[in-house]
Amino acid sequence: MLEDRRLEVLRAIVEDFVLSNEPVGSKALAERHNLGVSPATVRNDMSALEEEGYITQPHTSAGRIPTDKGYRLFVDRLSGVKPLSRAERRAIQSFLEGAVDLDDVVRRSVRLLAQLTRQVAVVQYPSLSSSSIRHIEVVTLGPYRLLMVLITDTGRVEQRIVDSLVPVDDEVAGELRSVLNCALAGRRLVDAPDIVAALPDSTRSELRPYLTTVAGAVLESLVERQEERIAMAGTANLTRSPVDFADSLRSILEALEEQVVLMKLIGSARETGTVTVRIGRETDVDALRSTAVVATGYGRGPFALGGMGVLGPMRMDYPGTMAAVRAVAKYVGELLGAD
Amino acid sequence: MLEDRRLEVLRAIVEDFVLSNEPVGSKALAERHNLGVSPATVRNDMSALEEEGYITQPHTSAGRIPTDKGYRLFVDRLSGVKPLSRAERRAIQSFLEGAVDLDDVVRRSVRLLAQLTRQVAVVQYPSLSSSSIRHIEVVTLGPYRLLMVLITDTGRVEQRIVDSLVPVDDEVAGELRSVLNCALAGRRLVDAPDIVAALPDSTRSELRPYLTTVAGAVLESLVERQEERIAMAGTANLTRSPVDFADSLRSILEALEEQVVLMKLIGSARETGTVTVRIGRETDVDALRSTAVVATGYGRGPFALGGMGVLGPMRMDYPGTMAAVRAVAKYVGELLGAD
DNA sequence: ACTTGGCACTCACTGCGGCCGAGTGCCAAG
DNA sequence: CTTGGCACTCGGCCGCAGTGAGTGCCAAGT
Repeated sequence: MLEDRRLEVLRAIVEDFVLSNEPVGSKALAERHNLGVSPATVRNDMSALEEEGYITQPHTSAGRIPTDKGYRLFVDRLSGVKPLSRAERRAIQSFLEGAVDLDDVVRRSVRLLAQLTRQVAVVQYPSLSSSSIRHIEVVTLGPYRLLMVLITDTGRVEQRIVDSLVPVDDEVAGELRSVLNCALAGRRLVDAPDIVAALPDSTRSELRPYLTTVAGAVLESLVERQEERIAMAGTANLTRSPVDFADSLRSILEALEEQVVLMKLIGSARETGTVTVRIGRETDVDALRSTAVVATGYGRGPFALGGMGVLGPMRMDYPGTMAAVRAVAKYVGELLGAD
Repeated sequence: MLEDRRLEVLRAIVEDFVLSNEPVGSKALAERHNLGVSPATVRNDMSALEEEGYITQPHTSAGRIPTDKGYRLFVDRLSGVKPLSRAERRAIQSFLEGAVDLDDVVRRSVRLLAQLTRQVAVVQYPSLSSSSIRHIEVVTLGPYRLLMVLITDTGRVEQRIVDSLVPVDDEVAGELRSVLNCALAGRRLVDAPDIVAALPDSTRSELRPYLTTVAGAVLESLVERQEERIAMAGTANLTRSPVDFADSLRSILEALEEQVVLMKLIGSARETGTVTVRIGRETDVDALRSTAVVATGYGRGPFALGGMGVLGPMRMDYPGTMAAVRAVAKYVGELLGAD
């Protein structure tokens, strides 16, 4: 009961602060949210909340603002996931339906997410490792050059040019193609290198060098490159919240240009269905200590095809943002899963 | 003689302002640059320059800053192209040499350019229309689905999935492949649709529907999509110059997320060898009225493969920036031309 | 005809002092 | 445990004067 009201006070503080971006005081709180108690009581609660580290005051005799820990509690225990409006759902659907290919799907999703949340959106391309091989193409480009093209069941196409030490003619290329397709079509990409490695014994020995060196190396490198690509949109939204400019903003932008950092943020939260929130220092990136990341995985089944999410100031509308991320991820997952 | 000194004064103003970002006054000018005249004389010249619209004062009784027109004159008549240091040249070369494929070349170039100029860099992927076809691959994905893969001589690979109304088997696909390759290998991509359109008469009639509808449409759409892709880096550099933040910065970032705008800025300056500078309103983009764009084309011969350039505040080091852009474009052009 | 030193004037910027008011903490009464 | 009262704090907001860089103009010098 007592505990309950304190949480209610915390919720009120977070909600007000998110709206106003100004430290919120006891009087305003008691008035705006009908808590049924007097400002003095609220003050006591705030005092306790501060003691426990959920809120803090920027300077003495000012209102309180939530700490990382405060936001965390809010997200964990106090916020539902605000359902999207019918119009929003329709917008998502119709916006994504127009996509013509994988690239288009990703680009549209990321823009959509940025618009819906008014935040920086990041979408990872479907990872190769969790998808299967639909077809492999081998083409000679020259006597010592091969091009391998790999098509996955998610519609992604990856290609790679390989230089060979031994000359390759069209005939060999054709054989390579059929051998590889027989062995690999329908298999999961992540298993491909092993399958190829196990293959040589059961096939004509003259193909062996190609299979092992060339194909193996290529598949390996494709799997390694798997999650390189990401799309981003909405960086302009960073200027919305008056972060203490210049300093903070630059380092955030710099961090966002680092693929590695992005992958860590978005890629690590790949469970489908669950929306992960990282707040402030939880991101483990110093430049992002004043931001929060809301991310989830998309795709069917337990293994996600990739991650997507948004990054914004800690004072963000968590329920709304989480709902938007979840909804877009769901639609994109269906879109790519069905195809 | 008189005219000469005035120009010299303008140059001095631009140079000082670029360094200090503060309105420059007559006294400081006469001292720092040994013009051999007194501040009073300089004042007279500045007065004249202001009359002619080359400089202006932010408020009465402050120093002068260059106007768009002033920068334009500076670029056109007063600035050489500052040669790069040996170390910089070496850095460019070694940084780009490590690239493994086209994607890598582009990504490295754009980062390099951003670092060298400390500005926002933009690189356009080599356009398909000015490159030639090296190979075309046709693969069946299902009874009514074809995948076409197109490899250009610049190493770019484009693919597209086509749904066919008539069933397609591997045999037809194979024939399509050889017919298309015979007709198109080595030809310029931009001519491809016409060649395909002229083709049917000279070949087996049963292939006609595929050739005309499928292949034609695909090639057409590939050419249309030609210049869609661009890479960008260094947006964090926007925070370096203290533009009147928040307002300006947001609209710049928004403009930079518009492919169309970028294409207009970078793509329109595609003459190789010549570095184009657009200053302020010359960009024709309202959000970029306080920025300047330095761009050029890269590639061998008169037809550029694509454009690249940087965007920064009007008060930028034009000679240095132009040199960097030119140098990177030259190296990238060689890299892609030779291959 | 141009250059130069002198001089009065403008005006953004800075620092200072005082006021204001939202907000706090504490306390005693309910 | 809640509540109203009360003294206290302190950041933000004037208004003010002082400062100095910079200008424009003018009359004298070359």
